Amino acid sequence: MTGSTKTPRERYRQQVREEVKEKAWQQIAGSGASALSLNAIAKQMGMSGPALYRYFANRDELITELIRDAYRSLADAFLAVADAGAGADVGAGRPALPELARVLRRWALADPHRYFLVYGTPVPGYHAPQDITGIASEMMSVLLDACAAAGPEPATAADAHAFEEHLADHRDWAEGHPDAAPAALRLAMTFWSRLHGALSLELAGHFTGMGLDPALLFQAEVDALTAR
Amino acid sequence: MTGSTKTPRERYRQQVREEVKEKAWQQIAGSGASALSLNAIAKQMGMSGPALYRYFANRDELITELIRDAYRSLADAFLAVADAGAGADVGAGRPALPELARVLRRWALADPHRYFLVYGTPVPGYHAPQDITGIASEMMSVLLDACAAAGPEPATAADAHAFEEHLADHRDWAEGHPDAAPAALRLAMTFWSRLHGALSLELAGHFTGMGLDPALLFQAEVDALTAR
DNA sequence: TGTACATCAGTGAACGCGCGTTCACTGATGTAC
DNA sequence: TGTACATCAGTGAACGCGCGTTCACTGATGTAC
Repeated sequence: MTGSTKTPRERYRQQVREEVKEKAWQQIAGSGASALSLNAIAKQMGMSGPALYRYFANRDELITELIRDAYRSLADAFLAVADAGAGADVGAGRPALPELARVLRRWALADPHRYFLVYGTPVPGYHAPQDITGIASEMMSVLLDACAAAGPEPATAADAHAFEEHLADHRDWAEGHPDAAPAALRLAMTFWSRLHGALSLELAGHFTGMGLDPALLFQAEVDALTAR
Repeated sequence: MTGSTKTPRERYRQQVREEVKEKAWQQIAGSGASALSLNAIAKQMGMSGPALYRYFANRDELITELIRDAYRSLADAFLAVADAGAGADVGAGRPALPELARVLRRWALADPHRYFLVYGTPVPGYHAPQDITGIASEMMSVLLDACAAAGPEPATAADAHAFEEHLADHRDWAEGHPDAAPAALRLAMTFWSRLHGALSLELAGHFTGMGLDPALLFQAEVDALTAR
């Protein structure tokens, strides 16, 4: 960070930008991301509508920033696990899968709208800028470390083999892990896919009408992923 | 159905309602569900805006109808499998899980926006009317039949046991199956959760940037669910 | 330390737009005798 | 079969609203000599 050499004006600018984003999240929580309105945010901050154009070029730039922050916060949570796991954890300083699962669920529950902004219904016509996919691959990297530490898993089913072969041939997404075992790649994708399944059903409220405790399904899935 | 005694006017009414919904889906496909506009639909149909109020009380009623139709079409697809499975399938006329999985994925891919309207980011402040949850439980019923036919599955992990005990105590959602084995209930929820995980990641486009074939992940998950 | 200038935050008016929804009305379609 | 009436589809004008965004402008904050 070059933050120490910030002029007061720059500091103030950043402060206002943060407040705008804060109000934006509140608004998203209330009426969904598609109803996000610059004018409404400005009014809530006690300013005039056009004032926000000093801080964001337009509505799209604000939304992009929100998505970037959402990715960033999840990636940071994962990286924190990786750093903390450098101590007495499984493997040589590698994070444990159950801990990553816990962190993922905690992050999702802390702000469901943030979760959906990242993993929910895609905004039509919106394409994430490249740096965001970079953040996503930071997360993947931590997950892949954990999967490698979890050791090879017996792939019993035939289609699991087929998927592993495909992964062995298409591993560009696992940058930084060129020699990861196909079983580890598969474990990472399975982790991702299954936990998002449980989380998105939970956060969309599909369990509440059923009277089920989503935490138990989630935990059972985590267990199925790590038990062998 | 009392459809045979329809007057021409009633027939025409229904025809126009269908056309409105058709255009509504097209519009959702283009700009998302939240951008659905009655005026725009009317214009596309060559009518004036207020004309649509002859057919739908307001915008919310139209959206509800779309959601209901979406649920209905998936439930019908499941029921069709159940009916067809009355022949040479596994168990006594019970549908096979892999076939249900295939049908689910085909349904989702046929119209991703329809999928997201049902399983995607919930519309803030919207609560589905009761008859829709009834349709959802029709699907669940077919799935539970298939899970019962699949036979008991060994629950290896401890948390799987905990989840099964919870399911044994909270089985209101499985109406019509009061004596289903806890393992069958768990299989149904796992089926639902895992396949929606794979599908929602696929349909949201999270795999396209990775260069992965979502069909293979999906198939591997189906295999993991049915192999024992 | 004081003055002259440049930078920048924020305002208020305005533009054009599309939205959901209401209302009074016209004209066509169906119904009853 | 023909006439009188009721029903209903669709129109056009209107209301009030909020949106994103532009523009010319004021006033405060920082910078240079």
